[in-house]
Amino acid sequence: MPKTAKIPKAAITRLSIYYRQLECLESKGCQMVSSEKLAGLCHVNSAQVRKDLGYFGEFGIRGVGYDVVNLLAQLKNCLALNRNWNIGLVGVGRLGAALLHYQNVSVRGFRCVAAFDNNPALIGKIIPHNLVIRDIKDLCRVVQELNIEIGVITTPPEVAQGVAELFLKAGVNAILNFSPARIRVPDSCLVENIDFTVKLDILTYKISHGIGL
Amino acid sequence: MPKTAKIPKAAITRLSIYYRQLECLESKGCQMVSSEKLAGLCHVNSAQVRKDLGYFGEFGIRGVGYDVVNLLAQLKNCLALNRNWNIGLVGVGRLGAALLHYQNVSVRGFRCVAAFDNNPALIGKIIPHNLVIRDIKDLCRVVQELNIEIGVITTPPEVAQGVAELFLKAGVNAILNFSPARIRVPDSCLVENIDFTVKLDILTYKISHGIGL
DNA sequence: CATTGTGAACTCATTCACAGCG
DNA sequence: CGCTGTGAATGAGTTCACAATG
Repeated sequence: MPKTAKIPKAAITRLSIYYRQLECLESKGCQMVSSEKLAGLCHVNSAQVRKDLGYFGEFGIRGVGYDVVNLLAQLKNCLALNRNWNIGLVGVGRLGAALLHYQNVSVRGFRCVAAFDNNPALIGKIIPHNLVIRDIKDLCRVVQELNIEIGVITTPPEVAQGVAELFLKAGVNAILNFSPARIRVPDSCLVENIDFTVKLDILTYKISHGIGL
Repeated sequence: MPKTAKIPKAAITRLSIYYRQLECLESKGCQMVSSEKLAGLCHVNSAQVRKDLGYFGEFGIRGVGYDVVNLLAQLKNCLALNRNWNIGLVGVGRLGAALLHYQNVSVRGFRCVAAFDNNPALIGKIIPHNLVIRDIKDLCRVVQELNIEIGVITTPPEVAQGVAELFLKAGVNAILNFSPARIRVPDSCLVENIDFTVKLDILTYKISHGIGL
């Protein structure tokens, strides 16, 4: 029974990390796991694990721990990974192409069902998994046709905002933005940014301030 | 004068974002910026901007705002971007190759000076910017020769831990990990993870819980 | 009796509100 | 007069510590 307590956003991030570690444990044939053990794998406090899980229900057995398979199933529910999600990607440069290869192969219910670009030299090309690169002009139509709910932006930063607005117009209001530009969208639209230059800056900051010895 | 107050880690992340927006403003010829305006560009509270900057000094002019060029120079110092940083990348798959193209071209003082792989078909190949793909076995020697301080992991998750340990042995203790595996390192080593599957999970969670309308 | 689940204590981060100043 | 800089107030998130329990 999902409680109504406020769930920290960081808890969702951790849930996703737990999920992955559990997959890993399952594939190794591990049947039970304690909060202590899972915490170790994810580099967090064990009370944190228990509290995070506690936001969504009581999944453990006192004195024993958590059943790996069961906990996976529960988390799948919590994170809404128990269904398919159709993704559309804009910007088939090297990064975009890398993601298209990666995503389709694997993972969970995420399926990249369309790729777009504005480069005439690319449009019409077939990429892995029988995907054809489409003209960005067709984005709106294709989004509706294929029921795309998540948009991925892997364009140069100059055009990221424009692409975001296309997605919005098409009714997509969840965006994963790989460009370093900060895109501006209404509150009704979700955005997650993946910006590795920020991560590099964090490293240089910490190195030169002697953090981590 | 750098204060000794505790600086939230999130503040560093924001500093990096301010930096980028300021670069953008500078390139548009904008000379002055208020905390209000910068906050708007970065989607944060203006008091937050002032407080974050306040951790490092007094960079503004009361009643006026911040001089864009000066603030950029100050932040460059804070983030230790006023020097070059040599990077070594392991795993020249599609993602690794995409980063090698991207990084060298651009940005700040980050220079990818070496690329490694264990695939004999790749070793010896020349990639952009006259970089040659080296044998992973030579990592330790090359790290010393080229004075590499930051390691980037773009391998499949199964080998990420092993690569991290190679970096450690070579004396690199700042790692940017693009693999979804959680790597285990001593506290003296800094790790930043870039895991887009986590970001996807966050989106699906929020979509299906009606967050953002 | 080992481990979960959780209120309460604590630590960390953000925002407010206004004094200080160019 | 407007905007910065900052102590004080608020809010959020994490950890502790232990009662509950299979």
